[in-house]
Amino acid sequence: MKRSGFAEAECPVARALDAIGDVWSLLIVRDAFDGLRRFGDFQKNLGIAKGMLSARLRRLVELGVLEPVPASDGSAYQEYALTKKGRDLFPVVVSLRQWGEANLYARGEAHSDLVDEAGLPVGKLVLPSRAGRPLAWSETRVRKSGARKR
Amino acid sequence: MKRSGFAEAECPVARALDAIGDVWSLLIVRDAFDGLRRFGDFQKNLGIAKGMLSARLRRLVELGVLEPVPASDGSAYQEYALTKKGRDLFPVVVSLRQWGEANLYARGEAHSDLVDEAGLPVGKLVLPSRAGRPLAWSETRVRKSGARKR
DNA sequence: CTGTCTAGTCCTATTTTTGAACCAGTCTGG
DNA sequence: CCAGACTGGTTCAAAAATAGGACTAGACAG
Repeated sequence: MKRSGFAEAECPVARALDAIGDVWSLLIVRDAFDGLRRFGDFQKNLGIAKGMLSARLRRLVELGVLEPVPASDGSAYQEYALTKKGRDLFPVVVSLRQWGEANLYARGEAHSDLVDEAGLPVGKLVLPSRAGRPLAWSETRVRKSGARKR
Repeated sequence: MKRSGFAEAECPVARALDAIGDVWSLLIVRDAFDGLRRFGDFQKNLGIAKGMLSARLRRLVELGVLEPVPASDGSAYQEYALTKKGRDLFPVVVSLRQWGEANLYARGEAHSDLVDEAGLPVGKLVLPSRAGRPLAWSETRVRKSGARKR
């Protein structure tokens, strides 16, 4: 009866982690944002065991994060493309990136950078209030289970 | 030689995941944002095995995400408080929350909500350009390893 | 003091992940 | 059009991580 997890949790953080909260899944998604689409590319780039990759891709497809599409180069092979749900993970990957940049590198140590089309580094993620004012952690709280909608 | 991971990766996403990219660590951090501070509270709330929790807390303290502090109620026990580095994970937790909310619940299904001090739901995380304009995924790219910053 | 609570450690059984070998279709060069 | 290489997997054994329960030392309350 596989009682692994948090798939039914009321907390969206727990549910999200249950779905994609493992290193390989998130690295696959990161690579997908970088334009990788094929089994072999993911495997080569990540150095992941093929069985793991196979299982993870299957899971991500089941979840609707990736979808299998015919190869863009006309060959008979298949590619994996991000769906809307997958593209929605962009802030997750960016937040990890920004935390890593800010907290895990020695001064001057080399790391890749996220830049805009002009090549300028992007700013930090901002959490706006309904009114558009940036909110700090201490100005927020979690309200338990409101289902008032409908 | 513990070749576990990505601790030396050039990509900040990989490094971040190596540090805190597992379900328990992130749930502990989420609970810490919710105000939990004691071993027993985490253990009760998460249902995590005590050995696991012990190991995870030790790791998070080593990493500088949490720090042990004397109990706030004057007892001889110890508490775990978020450091600056830990509070910096706020966008990571929020991005997971928002993705989960938007993609993992059926219409009308109950879930907790992140609200501001007035009780209003917060907006979505925004990635601004240097100039302050919100950027979509497709308007960004990753530039490999720039260390030019002295 | 005694019993209970907190915050762990330690051990075993189970599950997950790794890594290597294997295999069936696809493509490519000659 | 055939041989060999490449792609995208599957399978299996061994190694590593995790779960869960028993146990314990110090704190605290009565």
